[in-house]
Amino acid sequence: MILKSQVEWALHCCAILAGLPEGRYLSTKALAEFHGLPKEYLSKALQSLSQTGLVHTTLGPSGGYRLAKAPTELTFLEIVEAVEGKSRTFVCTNIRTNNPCRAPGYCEETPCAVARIMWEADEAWRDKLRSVRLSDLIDILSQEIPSDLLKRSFAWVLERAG
Amino acid sequence: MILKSQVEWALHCCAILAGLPEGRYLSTKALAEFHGLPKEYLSKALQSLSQTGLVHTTLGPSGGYRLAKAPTELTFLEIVEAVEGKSRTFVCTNIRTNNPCRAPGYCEETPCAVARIMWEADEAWRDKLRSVRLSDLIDILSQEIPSDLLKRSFAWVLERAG
DNA sequence: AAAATAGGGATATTTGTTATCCTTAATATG
DNA sequence: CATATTAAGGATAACAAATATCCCTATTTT
Repeated sequence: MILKSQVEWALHCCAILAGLPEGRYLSTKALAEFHGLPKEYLSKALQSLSQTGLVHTTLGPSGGYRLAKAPTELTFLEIVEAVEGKSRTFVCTNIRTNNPCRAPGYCEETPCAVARIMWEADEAWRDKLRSVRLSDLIDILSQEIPSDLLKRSFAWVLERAG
Repeated sequence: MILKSQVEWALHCCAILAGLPEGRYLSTKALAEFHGLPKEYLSKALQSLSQTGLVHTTLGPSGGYRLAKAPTELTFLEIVEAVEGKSRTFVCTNIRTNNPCRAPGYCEETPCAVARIMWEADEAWRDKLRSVRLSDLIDILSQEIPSDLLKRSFAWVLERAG
C-alpha cells in the first residue's frame, strides 16, 4: 500500500506556490523543471488540485497556478486527498456474510467490527494530516534550507512567475 | 491507496483461530470455506502469518493453524504488517535534489521535511493499530453477534478442528 | 495574429494485486 | 506400512492501478 508519487509532487508544488507573490502564477512547465518531474504527468496532479479548488489557474502566457487560500488555511490532508482521493485504505467486503452458519435472510445493522477498527486507524492518519498546515511546512523549510539556496530558489521562481 | 484484501482475510481468520481450544488446529480449507474465500490464495495470507511467527502450523490430516500467542498479546498492527509489510505508505523520492539552484555537491543531512510529516501520519496509523489487541475484537464480536449464530459458528469450527 | 497556457481525452507501459496450478515434504490415521 | 491430508512454496496467468506520453481544444497574454 503506497501513496501515489503525485502526492509527493503536489505537496512540494504547493510549498513553492506558497512563496509566490500575491496575484502571480507559476506554470506546470516551471514546476516540472524545478522538481525534475515529467511535465505532462505532473499536470494531472495539478489538475486535481485545481478541480478541488485548492489552487486557482489562469491561461495563456504568464498563466499557471497559484494557491486559492493562505498557507495557514491549507492542510496537508486537503492536498493529499485532492490527489489520492478520499476513500478509506481498508475496504470491507463483508466476508462475515459468507459464514455458512448464518440464517439465510439475516442482515447486520452495524458495519463489521474489523472494518470499524481499521477505519479508526485511517481516521488517526487523517487527523494527523489535518493538523499540519502548509504554513507549518514552510516554517520548517525556511529554517532547514540554507538561506542562499532559499534565496536563489525564490529568484528562480520569480523569473518564471507570470 | 488500498490495503490488500488479504489484510481483511487475515484479521477475520485470526478472530476465528482465537476461539480454537488449546492445542487444536484449523486448516486453510476450513477457514476458506467459512469465509467464502479462494483457498489457494488465502493460503498465501496464512503463510505470511506463519512466516512472521504469529501462528503455529502443523502438517497432515488434522493439521492447520493456531495462534502462536494469546489474543491479548496479539495486536492488529502485527497482523496487518504480517500481510501488508512494514514499509511506509509515503515514499520520498527526494525530488528536492532536482532543484536547479542547488550547488552540485550539496547534500542534506536530514530527510525531507515533507517526508517526515507524512511519516508521522503513518506512525499515527500504526499507533492506533498497535493499541488494539485481537482480544478487543473478540470482545466486541462476542457482544455484537447473536449468541445462537456465535454458538453455531463455534460448533462448525470445532467439527473441523484437528 | 501568434505564442503560451490549462484542461482533458486517448492510449501505452509498467507495476502490483489477485488468483490458480502444481510439486514437495511432513504427519496423522487406519 | 500405505494412504490421505496438510502446509509451503514456486511458476504463471489474469486483472487492476499507477505512471506516464501524446495530441487536440479553448483561452488569454503579448
